[in-house]
Amino acid sequence: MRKGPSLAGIVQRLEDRGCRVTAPRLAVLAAAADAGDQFSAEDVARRVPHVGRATVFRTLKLLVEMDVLCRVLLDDGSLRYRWSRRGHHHHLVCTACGAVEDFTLCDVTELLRELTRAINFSVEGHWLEVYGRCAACSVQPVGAPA
Amino acid sequence: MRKGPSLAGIVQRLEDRGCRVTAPRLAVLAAAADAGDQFSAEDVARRVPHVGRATVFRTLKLLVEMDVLCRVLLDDGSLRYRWSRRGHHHHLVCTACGAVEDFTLCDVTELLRELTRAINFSVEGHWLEVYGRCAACSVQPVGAPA
DNA sequence: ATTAATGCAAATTCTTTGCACTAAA
DNA sequence: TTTAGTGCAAAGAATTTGCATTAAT
Repeated sequence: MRKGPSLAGIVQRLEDRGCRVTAPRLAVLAAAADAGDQFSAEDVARRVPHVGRATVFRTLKLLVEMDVLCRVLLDDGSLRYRWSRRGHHHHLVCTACGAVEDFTLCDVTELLRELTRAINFSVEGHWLEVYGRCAACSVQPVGAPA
Repeated sequence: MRKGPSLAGIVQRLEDRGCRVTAPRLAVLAAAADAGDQFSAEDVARRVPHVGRATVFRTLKLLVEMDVLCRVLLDDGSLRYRWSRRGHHHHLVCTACGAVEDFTLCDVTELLRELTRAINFSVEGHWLEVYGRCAACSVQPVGAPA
């Protein structure tokens, strides 16, 4: 289920960062790996009842900073986590079944270059989420419940 | 301060929608008009202490649905409201001073067309926020406090 | 009159904090 | 040892909900 780097790789990055590799962190990592394509902090917390809620949030935040996970903004405004493909990318979010697909094409910064040069705005970053119907859901009238 | 359509225009649209033009709604509208370039629900609520919190949120939601206001996702993940320029557009958010600029160029859907056709994803919408430094803040080392 | 809209206060949801405690290094 | 990391429970924010009440048409 996990799509990111190997556990060993993440552990290595934690150490490089000067972070300790603790049991709760490994548990959160394992829970995230099992939580499916995209998951909420609550989804993770539910899978590790023996780990404190705060630790779950702290660990998720750390993993996002490390670019192990990324955050996805759903159609309804709620936030989810997802294994990051490392590096800048965007999401195609299916509004019918909730599936998320990554894409890296279409460098938006590049596209914005001319525009932002015109008004003298220096782009530091951007956030783009694309909503629609995935292949499966655009065939059937309505996809999964949500 | 307000950049959207005239109050009369909004009232008209409320009526067209079958919504009543009530005193609290007008108060929220006025508060939003005075709240500056972009504001939180709390900013509006503070300006209309005589209007119930729930009504503020209900009204803001209604105004977003009506495309009178739009929502801006700030760099830190917090949500703000802003007068909408009506129709699809995006924001350039200055990470130094917080100023928000609209832009309509660079139709992302168009750019995504080829990509999404390749993987058979039908785009229904997208959300794009661009972060960086506005003209004023890219000159000075650091802009306003926040 | 009707019934949409409101106000209030409680309930939710999601996340962070304070702090004594535990365990990696 | 030392101090990063943890757990708990409480505190917060940002909204939302239930429901009796009010007011716009």
